Amino acid sequence: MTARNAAGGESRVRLSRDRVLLTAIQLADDGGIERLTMRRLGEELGVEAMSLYNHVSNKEDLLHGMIDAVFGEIELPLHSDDWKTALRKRSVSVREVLARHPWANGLMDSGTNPGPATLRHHDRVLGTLRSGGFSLAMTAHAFSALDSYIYGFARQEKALPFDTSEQAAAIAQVMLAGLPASEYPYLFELTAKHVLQPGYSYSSEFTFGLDLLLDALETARDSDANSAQAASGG
Amino acid sequence: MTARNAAGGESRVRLSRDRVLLTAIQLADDGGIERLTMRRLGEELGVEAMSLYNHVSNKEDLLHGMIDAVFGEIELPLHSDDWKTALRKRSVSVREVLARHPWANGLMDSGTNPGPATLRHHDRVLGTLRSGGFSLAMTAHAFSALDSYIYGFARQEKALPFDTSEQAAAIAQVMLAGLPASEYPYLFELTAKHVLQPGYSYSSEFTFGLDLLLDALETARDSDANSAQAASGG
DNA sequence: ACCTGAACACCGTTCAAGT
DNA sequence: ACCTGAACACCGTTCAAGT
Repeated sequence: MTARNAAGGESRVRLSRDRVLLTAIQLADDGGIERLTMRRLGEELGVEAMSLYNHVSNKEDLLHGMIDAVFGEIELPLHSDDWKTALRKRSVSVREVLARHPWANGLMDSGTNPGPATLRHHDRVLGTLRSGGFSLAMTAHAFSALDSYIYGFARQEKALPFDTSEQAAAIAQVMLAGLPASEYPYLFELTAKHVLQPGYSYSSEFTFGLDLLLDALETARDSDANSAQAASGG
Repeated sequence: MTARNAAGGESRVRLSRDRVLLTAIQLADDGGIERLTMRRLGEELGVEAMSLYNHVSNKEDLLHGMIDAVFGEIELPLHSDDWKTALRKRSVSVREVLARHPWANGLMDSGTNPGPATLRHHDRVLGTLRSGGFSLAMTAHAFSALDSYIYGFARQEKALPFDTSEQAAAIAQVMLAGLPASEYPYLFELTAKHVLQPGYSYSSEFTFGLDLLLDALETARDSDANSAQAASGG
């Protein structure tokens, strides 16, 4: 039995930054980020909106805190795994976490001040690459390419109206009906002959691109190491 | 001499959906998306906010229109180029356009109704892959992987506090000072020994990942074609 | 130290009224 | 057909006042 609070329920539990953050995340998960207002969050916590400012300096601070909490949910790469499986697992975890908190992806452009969970996460990823034999420059390349792909995929998953494969089929049907086939022949073809086929699900595209990238990075690391060896060893 | 309107300037030019959209984009470019309000947009056009509703059904419609206009700025892949250079050029163009309109990237999750420019763009990309010898399944893979990477990179560019290399250096200095080196050793190492080095610029990471992906997709296409041939021929 | 009520300067959007 | 003024139901945030 948790201290979780039904909507409108009274609560004598003490307010705290953690409780504010967790409730805010839950609210955004359930109703979308646009439903998260200070007033509504206060209500959910059985408190006036103004009380929140005792635990959060403003709404921006609230959002930063939420983002960092979400980062904390991501599985860190394990030292016991080799770099590729370690990063593959954490990449899959990133995608799962972003699917659980779809609002988070569009909010991370705040940029400036990453929280401690965010920093720890990035540090571990970098460490995994370095220990895996990546040079500093190659680590920067790999980090950039991998994270771009992962966050971009999560973005894409939200942008495309597909969700489950059944839903995809339903929506694709509608889109097909609305699409002038002559004007967009390739969209028509892909939708009709591929997306609408039973068993198709956009989410399975994730691992294809991920493995493509991981394998390519491994190759790049090896040729990078070879050229460095050739240059120093003669 | 355009009909462009200085802030607060009177204008007797007729309002139109295009003029509303273009001014809105300019406003978002200059002041960020959060400065784009119906009232401010009206003011910029020398008109009351309520007049906008004659050309745009609501703010969501306004944002959809802006997004589609931004898509229209992206260079379409050329039929005269081979698939790889065609997609490389348009990928670079996507990134340039998103850098010009940073607010656009976070807004495309609206999903449901893509505009005509968006559809035409996607159709041409799919057509380029199909003409380049990609199977239907491989086209879906490539489209997903490539666009995930591109949009993700644009997102990353906004999320990281780096901009120009000089600015990167300045910010990295500050970050370094604030970072407990013992707690985040790999972040420390990368920042100090790589990002802070003269000539480093995050934006150059873009082409590394792009070419890595394009080459890997070409390889995947070839082995896909070979296995299909073997299955039917053998 | 924490919470509240009233208030301020904003939002998007409606609606009846003007031209 | 297009534009406006007043109004409504919201926002985030402040500040003095309560306990």
